[in-house]
Amino acid sequence: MQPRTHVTLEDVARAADVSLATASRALNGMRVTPQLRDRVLAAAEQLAYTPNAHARALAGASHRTVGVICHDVSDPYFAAVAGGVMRIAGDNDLLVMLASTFRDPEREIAYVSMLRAERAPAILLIGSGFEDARWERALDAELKPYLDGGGRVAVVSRHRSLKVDSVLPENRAGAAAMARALLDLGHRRFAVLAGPPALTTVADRLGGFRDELTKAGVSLDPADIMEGPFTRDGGYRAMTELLARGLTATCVFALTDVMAIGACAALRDHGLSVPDDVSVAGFDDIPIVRDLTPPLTTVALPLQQLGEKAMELALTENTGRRRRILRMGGEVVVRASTAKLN
Amino acid sequence: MQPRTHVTLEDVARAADVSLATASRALNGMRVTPQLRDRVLAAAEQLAYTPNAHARALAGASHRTVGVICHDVSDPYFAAVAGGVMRIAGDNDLLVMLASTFRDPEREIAYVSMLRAERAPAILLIGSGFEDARWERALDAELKPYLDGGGRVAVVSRHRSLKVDSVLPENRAGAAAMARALLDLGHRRFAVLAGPPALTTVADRLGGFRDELTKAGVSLDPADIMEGPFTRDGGYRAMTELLARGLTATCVFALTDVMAIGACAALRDHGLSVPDDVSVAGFDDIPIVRDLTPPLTTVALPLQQLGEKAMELALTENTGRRRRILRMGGEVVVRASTAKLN
DNA sequence: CTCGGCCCTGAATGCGCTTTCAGTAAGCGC
DNA sequence: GCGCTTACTGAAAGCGCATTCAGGGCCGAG
Repeated sequence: MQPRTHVTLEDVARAADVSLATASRALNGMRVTPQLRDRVLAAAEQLAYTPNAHARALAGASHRTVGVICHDVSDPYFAAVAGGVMRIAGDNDLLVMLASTFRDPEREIAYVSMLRAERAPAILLIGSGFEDARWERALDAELKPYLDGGGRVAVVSRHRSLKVDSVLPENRAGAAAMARALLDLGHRRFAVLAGPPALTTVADRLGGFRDELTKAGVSLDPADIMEGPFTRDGGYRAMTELLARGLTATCVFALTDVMAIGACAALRDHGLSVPDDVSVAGFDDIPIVRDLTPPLTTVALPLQQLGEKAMELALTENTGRRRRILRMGGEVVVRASTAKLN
Repeated sequence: MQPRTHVTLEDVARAADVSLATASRALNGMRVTPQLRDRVLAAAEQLAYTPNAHARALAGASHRTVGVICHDVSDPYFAAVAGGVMRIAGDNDLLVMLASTFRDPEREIAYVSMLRAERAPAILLIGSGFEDARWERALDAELKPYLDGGGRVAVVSRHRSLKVDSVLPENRAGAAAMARALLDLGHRRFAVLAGPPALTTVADRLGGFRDELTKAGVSLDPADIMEGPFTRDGGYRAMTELLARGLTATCVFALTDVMAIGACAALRDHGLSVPDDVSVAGFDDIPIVRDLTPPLTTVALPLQQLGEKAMELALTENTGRRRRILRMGGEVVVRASTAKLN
């Protein structure tokens, strides 16, 4: 009952009356006389022995705890991706150290450093990066020695200058497809709820959307593009602002579903109906949007798979000389939040 | 560039031309001649040195990685609670090892064991327990030596026979309050979407609801109680089954919001309107239900706070001799998914 | 019956770090 | 200028485990 005193392998060995080495071997399933093995196992069981993972890692056994860094676990997007990560981790008997940065670059770098200290065999970075390129460089500086030391890094939905394996959503193609779908519905006047333009996710989605519009001879007035944080409230406020300015668009494209949800709420609070008055479309296809009224038209991303694939990338050796890049998703799912323009 | 080779403290010491002990002290902010300290710090910086957390933990320095076990991070309920946990963890420079059990008892116990092996100073268990009491005992057996070894355990929404600090939602009182609210609306015939009755969460919510109904002279027909997993699809299927049997209730109480969402979808697919044809109420107040159409009437739980408080409990010494128990939430929030019965 | 060979066991080493413990140089008063 | 305290520094021990290296028992073969 004395605090911080743990049963050690030596205790087990003594209880089983064998040497430390034998006890270690018995517990690790190496060849040992069955009778001795049983004695050791019984002693371990009886003493409620748990090997010290630190000692084990220090002594050279590989460490089974990987690191995952995301912006915010409570965001449905990250929660879904994290779900996939967890599934693969669980299947491989891995523990996951999950860190939420809350979009604080400093914190993200600190977490990488901690994960490096933990000698995590792999680190996953989930989500778009920082608005400031200096932070990206600082992150690179932290990642570099980790990679050089044999660490594995994989990212989801995030461009990196370093050679790391990536799982990337089809942001540009998906947004373009959405543009076509909305044009097909007859819309010609659009508003976009965007995020910080420095994020590649924003640049790609916005770019893909705008370019496709341009191809069709439709232009996107900069005044119809509202920036805001990638949150429900960010969407709500951006939409409200757009409304205050006098909305001329017949269709609003939010760069993330979460923003779209906020936008719908703002429209509703403004007495407008979706899709009768305004069509709304999102991006990501987080699980809940199916159950909204009306269900949200969006660009589908296989969120759970994004996490699964990233974990798999991080777990398998990259034998090639180039970074592996998986592009996924991007199909438009038309639901009831968008209507034909009559 | 040789794999798995890390810069060690010894390398730093050599580079700074000081002893290992001095290097350690300089890095840990103990009193060292400024000049030496600078040399050490510079060398560390230059070599991109990261202390080995394992060696450090082994050598006695306290370890700053706590464990959190939940059923599924991608469930909005857990995601929200985890968000609170992460916030407090971040504020305390703690790394969180998050494990998803996917409701597999064996896996949960394995995770506790791994966390024990990691010598995590604290373990948080989030979510209702197992249906089978034998698993609960097995978990106790795993937890016991951890507690004896000085480990701290806190649970959220989960009764335990062991003396551990707890954050408990006001399940019984909340459900009772919901019953009153629904009775006040004029409803007399109810259906309940429940989960496995062995879970205390289910027993408390169902019990509180039923008892309050009984007080008002209203009885709950067992045939109107449908069990199902605590998931969206569980709610959908349970509701569908109820509908297939011929629904007589005017109001459906789902024991979790996630189930309520499924129920609403089933009703809609069945051509029924909420709340015009059937009122629906939930429990938990996960963030999204505010944005549903109609917004869901539910029993509010301060989900993020649940996580925050649990983390705080786990981080502070329990000086008293009794386990600390925090009861939170339980207020009914009436929204548009429930209507007055005319 | 004896010797070589094999397999299993136990003693000892080292992983990287923190932390005594002892030692040395500097600083002070007389 | 001498002896003593004070303040750092450096050597070394040890955290708990995996693992290497010898040593010893047992077997079969000669």
